[in-house]
Amino acid sequence: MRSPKTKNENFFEKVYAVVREIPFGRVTSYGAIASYLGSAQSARVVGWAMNSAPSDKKYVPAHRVANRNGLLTGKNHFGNMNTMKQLLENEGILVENDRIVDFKKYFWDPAEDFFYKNI
DNA sequence: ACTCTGACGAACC
DNA sequence: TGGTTCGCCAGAG
Repeated sequence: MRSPKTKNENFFEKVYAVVREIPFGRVTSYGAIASYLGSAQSARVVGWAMNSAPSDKKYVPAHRVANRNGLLTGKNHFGNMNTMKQLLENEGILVENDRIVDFKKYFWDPAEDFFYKNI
């Protein structure tokens, strides 16, 4: 029995699940998550899912998700403007001018994790 | 019930 | 090179 609604709930749920798997001290992008979930064009929806993340039962480390340029586009959605930056620096990630330094270096791809799990 | 708008990103002028 | 448009889903007015 799958109502049209069930499908959508799963998408949000999947997003949260992926975000929660981001290792400490690593970051990823909205697009990467969307792509991993099979909807490469739904990066925007991932961001929207993050907006509803706090209402999820479990904690979602939304601060580990930035846009594809490593820009902290969602920082305004944290209590304080410095909260997101603070959380990242707390994990050893440098943030300069609202941008993650060496974004590539800290970038974590969900697919990559899948790869290692299956070796 | 319909329209608008987002924490994105890629394709198109 | 840079602004605009579209796709995706859900929530708000």
